[in-house]
Amino acid sequence: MSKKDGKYLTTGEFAKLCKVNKQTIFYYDQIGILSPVKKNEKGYRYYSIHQLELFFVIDLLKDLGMSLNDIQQYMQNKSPESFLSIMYRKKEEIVKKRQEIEMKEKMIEAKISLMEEASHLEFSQVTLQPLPEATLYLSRNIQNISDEKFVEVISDFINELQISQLDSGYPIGSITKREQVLKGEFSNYSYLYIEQPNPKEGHPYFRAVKGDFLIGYHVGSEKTISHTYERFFSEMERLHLVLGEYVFEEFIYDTVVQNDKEYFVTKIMMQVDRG
Amino acid sequence: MSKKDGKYLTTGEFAKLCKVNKQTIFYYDQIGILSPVKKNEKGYRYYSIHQLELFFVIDLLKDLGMSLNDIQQYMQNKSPESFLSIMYRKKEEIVKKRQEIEMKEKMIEAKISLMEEASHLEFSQVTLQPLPEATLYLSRNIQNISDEKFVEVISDFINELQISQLDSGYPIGSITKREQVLKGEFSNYSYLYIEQPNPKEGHPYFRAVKGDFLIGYHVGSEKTISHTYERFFSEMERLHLVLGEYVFEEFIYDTVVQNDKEYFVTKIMMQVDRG
DNA sequence: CTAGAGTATATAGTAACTATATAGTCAAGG
DNA sequence: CCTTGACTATATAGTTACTATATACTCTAG
Repeated sequence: MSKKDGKYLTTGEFAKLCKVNKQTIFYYDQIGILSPVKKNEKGYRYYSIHQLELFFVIDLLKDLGMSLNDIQQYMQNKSPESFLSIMYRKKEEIVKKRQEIEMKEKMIEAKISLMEEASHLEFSQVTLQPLPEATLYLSRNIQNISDEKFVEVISDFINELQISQLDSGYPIGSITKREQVLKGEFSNYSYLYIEQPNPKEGHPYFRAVKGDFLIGYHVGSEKTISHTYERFFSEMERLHLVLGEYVFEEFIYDTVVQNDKEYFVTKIMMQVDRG
Repeated sequence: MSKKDGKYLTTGEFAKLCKVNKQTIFYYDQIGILSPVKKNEKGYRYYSIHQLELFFVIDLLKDLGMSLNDIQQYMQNKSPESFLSIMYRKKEEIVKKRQEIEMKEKMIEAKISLMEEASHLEFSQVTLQPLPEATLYLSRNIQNISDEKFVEVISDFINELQISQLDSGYPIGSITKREQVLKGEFSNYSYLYIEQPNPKEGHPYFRAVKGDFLIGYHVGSEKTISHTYERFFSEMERLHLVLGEYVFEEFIYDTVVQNDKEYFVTKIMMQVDRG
């Protein structure tokens, strides 16, 4: 504090209250977005408490994605009207940002519960379980599709997930039809899907499933998945079951948590009927 | 798409779906956080759909303040366990971030309503109005305080605002006692305050005010505020009122919306009793 | 077989800090 | 009064995570 003149803060004090590096305060002075109210003959800077409020506003705008350049534009040309119009714009942006954060929070929760669940699984077992109804967001049909078309369909699917905020954090799964499974074409999928724990209204591409499933896990890359299907088939025979209409596959451990393909884990849910 | 080998995405396609610049994808390959599953003899990169999920996770982590360096550390050493522990950490962080966003949203709303209100005010008028009870968060006493002590008290006040999330977006105001006002010491404040529209439990320094107030506005810098006080005093006399215990001052237009001090506007709320 | 759209690498530039080096200032204690 | 240590200042270089530009190779469609 300068003795001769009232209630001012030095650069260090000001920076501390702003919770930023002192250099940042110099920098803001340099680029002209926040200059001290006073500068003494030795070049020492002095800030007022009201400038603290200005800093907090700058910080708010910066946080909402405004560049220092744009902030500087405003600072050169302050007015209550333009401030108000910026606030209205930022209000819209922050609402969007809050919604994104809320969605990401849900995504993280989903990942946590998936990983916790996975850590208690016995990957070598195949079990018969009834599955409750679930809502899935499906891609367009991708059976026997050309590579070019595949890219197009996948792009639309992924884009829709992002635009309509359908990425729940659950894995992207695939659906194969009985016919293809019986022919041994385990990777000739008919649809991709993502589960929607809290389905939104107004989306046409949903489909619910419910019924008895043989559930088991394939450890290793997709190329060796036929071995696991064989185990499913013997189990089906042993339990006198017949293959239902669809098989669902979901990655449990994939490239997100494993570098080595040979340790990837795929969950296989095979719809079955009692023969 | 490569023809010879299944369902892969080129760098361009992949970048588009990730909604980032193609260069960013190169960069991620270069620093080793996301390398294509395949690279052909010409050096062309091919990505799988599962790598899209990996990109979304990277983006999520980045969004939550994780540096690419830290992300790379994880990617070199992936495991379900470490992924889970990162998710638990990020879950805490995102909750905090959501709360911050929610507070900032409220701050913006407050600024908007303050500015809208201000734009309809007639700054030249002094009016008698009853004010409802309001909750204020007060600083420690700053009357007749030394400059060093002042900085200390203000620092504590500002820090508490930030730690306890008391910055409602309303202006920081000052309270002057009758005695000082009568002596003409208009800037010898006793407290600083910030209004709390939704007061939190467990904060000791709150104080409610309620009663009749003379309300008017001072246009210009603090140095000339005595002129405006004179107008208040004549108005008080005219209405047969006597000065109450406290006077409240709040900046309506300050350095946030005006560059020229001469156009700053201070709202003065003078507690009065019917003589 | 050529045009144009795509791929690659390499290098430089950007925003918003952040760190480092060098030097001047100031208040408190011996 | 002088020194010490904590502050202030400027100037410059480095950092992160891109982003743009330049140059060259490749692939597909007409």
